Amino acid sequence: MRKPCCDKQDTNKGAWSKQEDQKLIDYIRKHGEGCWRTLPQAAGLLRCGKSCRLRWINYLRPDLKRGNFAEDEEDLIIKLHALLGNRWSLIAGRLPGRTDNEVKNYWNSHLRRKLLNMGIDPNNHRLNHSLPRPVHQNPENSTSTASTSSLMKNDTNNQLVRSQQRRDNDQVSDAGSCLEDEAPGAPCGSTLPDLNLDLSMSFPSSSSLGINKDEDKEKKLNIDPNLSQQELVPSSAATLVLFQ
DNA sequence: AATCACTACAACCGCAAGCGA
DNA sequence: ATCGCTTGCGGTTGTAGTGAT
Repeated sequence: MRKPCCDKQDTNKGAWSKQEDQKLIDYIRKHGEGCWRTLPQAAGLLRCGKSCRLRWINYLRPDLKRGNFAEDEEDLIIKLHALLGNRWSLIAGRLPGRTDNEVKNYWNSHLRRKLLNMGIDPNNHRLNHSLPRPVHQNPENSTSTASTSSLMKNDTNNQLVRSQQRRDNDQVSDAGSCLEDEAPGAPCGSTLPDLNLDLSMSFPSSSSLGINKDEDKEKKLNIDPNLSQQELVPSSAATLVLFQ
């Protein structure tokens, strides 16, 4: 039987208070990110270590960007999701100042719906004929250089999808990358014809992320870590154009 | 003004990987 | 090799805020 991560009856749950935040910030400033399990007691917090870690990583860390996602960031998330599936921490690692939780939330609340609205199955990034067709079916644009971000500015069409979103949510989790979905040897481009997926990736700044694990994963994924962040940021022409 | 429906996002939970003993 | 502990990840839930009716 697994031991609970903390003594539940002695810990606070729910939203963090300003005082709790301050205690955590003060402690980590003084001692750094150490053993999360012992941190709460040492910092005088009635929280479990997991909760402290999450609060710090997702909310209190000083290098967090916060605020709206830029179009470049949206496009990058979509590309990376097509490539990596729901590996949010890896995706977030390519977005300086963004957390996996933030990226995941943004995907589920914005980007997923956006793709659905374009008639793209967000699980596999392929055109789904049972879904609403995209609104921009101008053949001249079908090699579209328009970014997905700019395509769906009009959110009114999303209403139907929104109500469907919750019902769909239990189907989300099998989102695999196209790499996994493809038959062995079949290039990603066979279903993402115009997706100029440069798989080269750079390391995020070591100050902001758990680098070592990312490095390991990148090795497993054969991702070249030596190239700059810029090389991953999609050109507008490289934006997902999934219609054939 | 009250109620309902929906969104956005913070936070929690369970699981599995990683690591040292 | 295995066991137990810690950490990190991804899925899910809870709820405050907002707009529609």
